[in-house]
Amino acid sequence: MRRSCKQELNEEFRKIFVRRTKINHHSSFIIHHFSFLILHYTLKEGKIKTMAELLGNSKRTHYCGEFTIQNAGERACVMGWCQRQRDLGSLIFIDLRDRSGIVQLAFDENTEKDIFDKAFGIRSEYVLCASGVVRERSSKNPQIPTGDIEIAVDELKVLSVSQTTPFEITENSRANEELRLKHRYLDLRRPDLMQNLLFRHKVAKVTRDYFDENGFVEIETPILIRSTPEGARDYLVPSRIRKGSFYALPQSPQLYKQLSMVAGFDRYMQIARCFRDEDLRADRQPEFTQIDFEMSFVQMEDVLNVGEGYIRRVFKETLDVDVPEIPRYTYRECMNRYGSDKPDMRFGMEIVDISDIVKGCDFSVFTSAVAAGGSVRGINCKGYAEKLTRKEIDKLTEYAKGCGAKGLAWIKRVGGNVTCSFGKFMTEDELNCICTRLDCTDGDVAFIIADTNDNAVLTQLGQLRVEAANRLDVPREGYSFLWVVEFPFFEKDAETGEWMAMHHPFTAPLDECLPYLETDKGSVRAKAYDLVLNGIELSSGSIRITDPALQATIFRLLGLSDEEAQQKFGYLLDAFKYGAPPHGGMALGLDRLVMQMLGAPTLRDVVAFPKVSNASELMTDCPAEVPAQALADLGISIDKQEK
RNA sequence: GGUCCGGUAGUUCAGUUGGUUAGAACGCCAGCCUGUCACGCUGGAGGUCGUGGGUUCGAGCCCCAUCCGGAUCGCCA
Repeated sequence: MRRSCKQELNEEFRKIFVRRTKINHHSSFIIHHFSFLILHYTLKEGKIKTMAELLGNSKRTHYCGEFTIQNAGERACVMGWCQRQRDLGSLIFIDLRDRSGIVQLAFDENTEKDIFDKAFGIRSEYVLCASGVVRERSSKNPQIPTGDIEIAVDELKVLSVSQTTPFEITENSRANEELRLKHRYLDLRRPDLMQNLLFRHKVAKVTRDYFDENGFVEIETPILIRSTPEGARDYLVPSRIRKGSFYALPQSPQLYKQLSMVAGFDRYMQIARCFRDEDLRADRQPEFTQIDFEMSFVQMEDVLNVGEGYIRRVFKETLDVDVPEIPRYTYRECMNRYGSDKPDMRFGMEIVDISDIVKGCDFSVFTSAVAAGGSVRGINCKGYAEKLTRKEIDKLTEYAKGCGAKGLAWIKRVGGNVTCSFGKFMTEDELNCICTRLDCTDGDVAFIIADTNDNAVLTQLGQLRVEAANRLDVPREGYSFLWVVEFPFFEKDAETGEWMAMHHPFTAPLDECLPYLETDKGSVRAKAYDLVLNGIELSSGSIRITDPALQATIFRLLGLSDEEAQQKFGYLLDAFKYGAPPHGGMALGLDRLVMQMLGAPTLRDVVAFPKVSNASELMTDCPAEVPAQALADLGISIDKQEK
């Protein structure tokens, strides 16, 4: 160890290990760690210096990333983490990082010897307090915002030391995500993740500003609520005082916000934490945040305007992006054209119906589908014939089958040749008609799916459309919003065949559909609307039922007896007996919104402390077992036979 | 619950048909170095090859089981 390794070592230490003393590796290793431990101990135990003493009178004057050439000549005091120390011999540079960015600290052996010796011992992620004069650099670095200046340090304090981190704290880290999640506090130091979370804060701030300016009141609804086993699985919390009873964590503040309307708050909003005990996905966490709002004395139009105004505002203020007027599509149109109720409209490949062309052809797969009331439809991958080799087509066929398709027919036109998986069953005329309808010309590949169930054809093609776009790397730029309106009110459960509420049972049917409630459930549409961004459902909402008689009818049609309805939602039904204003609202997924705005591949990149796919949190290793006494207090026993 | 992919040094990875002492880069430690900024040069330390079992004269490699992580389907009104 040629120079004193750690700045906090006392003079005895420094006399022994003066600069350029030759000692072997083993003892240098011990000394390094010994000095590390001393420093660690003194900092931790406060035996020698308390944090207040360490900081002393030092007051931060700037964040690291704030400096420009304008600051040259000023005195500055910065605090942060050592990103990297570069030792050039008698010149040392340290990149100091805080949440705002990086500034270079400069140390010169010939001007500040003591400070220089301290700088020598600085390692990555040490926490420093550095003061000095800001000066213009002799060789500038255009790659970083503060690259024109550096701080000539004349006072340096080590506030905290750091062991070598398990992974390097750098942008675009390629370290294993599991490792990073175990040390999430280090992962969050990385500028990309740090910036994501700072951006998220900004979105939340703009959100509160917008709703406040529009007369909304933020109301906190309870986290411990009554379980309403509709839709997703509830997280349950046992009650100690009433053993055997459980609270649930809210899947959304739905009923409370409606009751706030009955209470007369007129306009409610909340950035609300919600919980669903379902399996995770890249865009699904068990706890997530919704921008939830509800308005009284309004129609659908009013709610959409507030929602659209919010989107415009937040995109303008945080990304400086102008969102044009958001188009509206009915659910039916989305399904017919894109096979999805959340279509990604940044690319074409729309679904085209060819049932009428093929209903009389010789291909029984097509004719039987049409004859049974189904359909034959296709999409055209325009210009991708080169990329869609036979192998790729086979892969897409496998994918389609995975989606439930019975098969995947295709037509490929390249170099004047037409190859077609079902060509031998078609007359030339029929094939030409199909190609014309699908706009399938040279260089294209069209895919066709037939089924006796029209809806199945649409959803399968919808999924195939997205998969093909992913595989072909179809360019998808910008932010493409749409409102989806006129959702079906009822939806048939695939397993039981019973009618269920597609949105939720408090959603009002369209006025013109009221006459058909009893007679034609399938045709009833709802005052429900979704906001879709780039193929992701960003938000969902509806105008609610406030007429107790209509609500009772809906419950009955959903197979809910008066007793059941009273038991589950009695408090809401009671409330509506005392004067409920017409109201409606919606909820936007804040996590998904931020994820889309940043183009992040996963929700984990915009959530500070996320959970992984088995719903555990790796840093704290939760969920975890609890002491037996805690269970006993709750009157809970665990079935040990679990796998 | 199903399917697929992955687990080798602190990190990211390579590792031939199963064959001597398991390699590289970055990081770490140390030496040299006055303008670096992914500093450079030199040297060094560092491995229960996820875990358990099996096959074999011999396993990082083959087989079985299991754990962990990721993606996806079911699920998510």
